[in-house]
Amino acid sequence: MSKNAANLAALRINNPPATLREIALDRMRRAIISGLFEPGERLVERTLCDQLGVSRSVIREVIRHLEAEGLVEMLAKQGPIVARLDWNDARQIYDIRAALESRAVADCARLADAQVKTRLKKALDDLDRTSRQNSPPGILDATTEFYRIIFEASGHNIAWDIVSRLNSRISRLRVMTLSTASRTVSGPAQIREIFAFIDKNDPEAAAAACRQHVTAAARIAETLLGPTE
Amino acid sequence: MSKNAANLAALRINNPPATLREIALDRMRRAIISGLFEPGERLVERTLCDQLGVSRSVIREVIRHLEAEGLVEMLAKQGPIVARLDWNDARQIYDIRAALESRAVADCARLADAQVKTRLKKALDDLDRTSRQNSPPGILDATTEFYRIIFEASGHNIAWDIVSRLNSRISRLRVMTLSTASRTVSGPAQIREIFAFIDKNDPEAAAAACRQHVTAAARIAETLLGPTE
DNA sequence: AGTCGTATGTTGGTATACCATACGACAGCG
DNA sequence: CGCTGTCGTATGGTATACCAACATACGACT
Repeated sequence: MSKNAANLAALRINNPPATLREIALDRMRRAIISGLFEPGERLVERTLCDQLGVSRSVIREVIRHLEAEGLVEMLAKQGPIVARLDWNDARQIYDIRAALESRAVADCARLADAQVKTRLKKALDDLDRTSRQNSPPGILDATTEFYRIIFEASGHNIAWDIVSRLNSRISRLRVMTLSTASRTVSGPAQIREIFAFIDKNDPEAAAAACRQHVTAAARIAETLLGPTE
Repeated sequence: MSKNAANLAALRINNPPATLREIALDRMRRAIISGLFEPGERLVERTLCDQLGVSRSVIREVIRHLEAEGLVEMLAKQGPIVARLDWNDARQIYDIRAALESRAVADCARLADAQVKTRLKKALDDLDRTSRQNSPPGILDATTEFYRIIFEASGHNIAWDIVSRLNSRISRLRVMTLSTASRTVSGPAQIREIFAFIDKNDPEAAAAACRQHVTAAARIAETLLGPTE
């Protein structure tokens, strides 16, 4: 019967909702995260219409969404700009990440079964590979995937939403910190340590390793962004 | 010079930005939080246009914003509905709150000066008053103000954004837990305890009291919402 | 050289139209 | 009587045109 239910569930056709708006949202978000639009740059609605090939309605709704996500700021009577990031904000973001990620990691270490560990191992291997190739975007993807699995396995989906959103706000910073970290020894070593403690189902140690990893990233970010921006 | 800057800042005329959209956003948010629109209820765009007296564009942009805030869900091919909340989500939200609020409280206890303490004391008095009057919305406002001061004083403005957003998602739950808590003894006593430790500038104890307060609220919420909804 | 008006560009806001889809009612058929 | 197919309506998704308010830059005038 359970098998039957699974089959029936597999039957379900789920169209990619893929409304124009969601595509545009995704493109815009990527454009901002990747730095194609620079922080502080004005986002002129009608220009974006041309660039994305959609109407103003769509653009405006997308901007509303990005505004709520914190990627876009509204200047009164001047319209939207790409959100700027100062060290004070970045510092807080790393602090929140340390809190949420370490909790997720701890719960993951409590709950992780063989399947989760296998998936984490695979993400770790990807990280090693991209790290050896010194490919910052690849490192970032692999690291993100590693944490995605952790949050999913620990059932912290809301925290994952928050962390994802925060990460997109410090995306440029992350690319730089990760490539810096990979050049120094620390890079994947810290992630591997987190994995090791999850593998041993040791929540406390895993959480501590995670906190250490995030604060290390924050320290690198601080030298890059500087407390006096 | 710092005084000069403060004076200059005070000079600034800040128009209530009060674009129609922001007014509509505020109204809609309140309507959802207050329960005027029930969870799962469909939000028909053209109906909302009539009810708020604005055009569809405005409504749609507001819905985008609320969607990003997590107050509204989009059903594919069926349009927006008021977000539903199950215990699994609520549990996570309380967990995240415990993490972020306790950190803010600890930092507040580290940094609090006389002025902050005075403001906190005032919020606490408001809480006592509304609590004696057994006015759940008043209690909620006073509690919110208490925490707002804490986050502001500790410089955790990003965490405050997150917590505010999370709180609006569990607003109905909060009203119920707070009124329940006020009926039992625990109500303002726990908040008072947090204040006491901040007053003594004891970060660890304040954070512990805060965690206790949130988990107590979560326990009440659990009995109300039930893990099997 | 400095000041003032104006022209232009941009946003906020609104109305309207069109299309695709989902859903329900209704009619026709077995 | 029940099933099925068709059609109309409600709704969301998208595009477009228009207007008012405002900011900024530029140029003319004093």
